[in-house]
Amino acid sequence: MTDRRRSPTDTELAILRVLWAHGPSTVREVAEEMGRESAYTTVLKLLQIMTGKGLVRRDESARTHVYRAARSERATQRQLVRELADRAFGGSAARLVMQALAAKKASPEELAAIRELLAEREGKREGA
Amino acid sequence: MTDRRRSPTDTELAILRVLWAHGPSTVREVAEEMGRESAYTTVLKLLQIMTGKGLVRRDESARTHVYRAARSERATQRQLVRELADRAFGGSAARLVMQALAAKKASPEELAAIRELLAEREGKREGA
DNA sequence: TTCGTTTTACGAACTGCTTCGTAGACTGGA
DNA sequence: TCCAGTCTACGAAGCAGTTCGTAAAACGAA
Repeated sequence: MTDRRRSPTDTELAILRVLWAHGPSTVREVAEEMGRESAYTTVLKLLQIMTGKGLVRRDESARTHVYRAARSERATQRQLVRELADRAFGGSAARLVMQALAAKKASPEELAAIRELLAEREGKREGA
Repeated sequence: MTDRRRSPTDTELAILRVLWAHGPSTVREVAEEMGRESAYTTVLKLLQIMTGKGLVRRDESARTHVYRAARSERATQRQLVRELADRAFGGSAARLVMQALAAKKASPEELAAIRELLAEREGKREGA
């Protein structure tokens, strides 16, 4: 069974980015990090909702709660990619990859990394 | 200036997929194609809204209007990929590609196609 | 012309996301 | 103790997307 959870929204993703970058954080830290874009209580509310959804976990042992992302950045990225592939590429990640390569320039280093990953993957597939 | 238009929503994308696959279509054709999931008037309303947003164009010369996608499937896919790269991959399409390769299995043919595209791209970049 | 069918237009309800004000609990220092 | 500051909880408002019922216009056949 695949992951049937709905992917995080834009705002939720913005908060998750902070948590991934900074590790477990308080509401204040997250709010601060997000600049003056959102009021403190907005961030608080979001984090409460995200706790309900299981997107973040909350340590309530101290008065000031500490939040951390429930899933890793990689896992979330994978989910998002899978979702986009389903929504717009007929489920084909390969076609998505090709559009991604066309959509933005990648540095030579990045291209090399991709090439390497690709080789590794083809190796696996062909087996012995 | 990059494309600042908001990307199509899930439902809008579902309709666009029909238009891309079938070419210019009437409301009835689209509704039929989408199965019994949405009532006729729902599809109609969506198409009207999408017309307002510029996602589709409408030929009103006959009584039964004919809709067609305003942008190509490729262009839309590219926009979606760019958007996802920005939202969740720090703007790096390359990192997105790597997750995409990890997220879903690709057939050997697809892998070969990617490899080819990659070679072509690296060639371009290295120039003379 | 008349009537059933098809079509467009519109509006209203519902949902989920986002925002933030306000209230109340807790804390530490004067 | 009392107060200023900090924190969580909650509710309400606003907005966008989605759904569909109803009405009205256009059409074609009898």
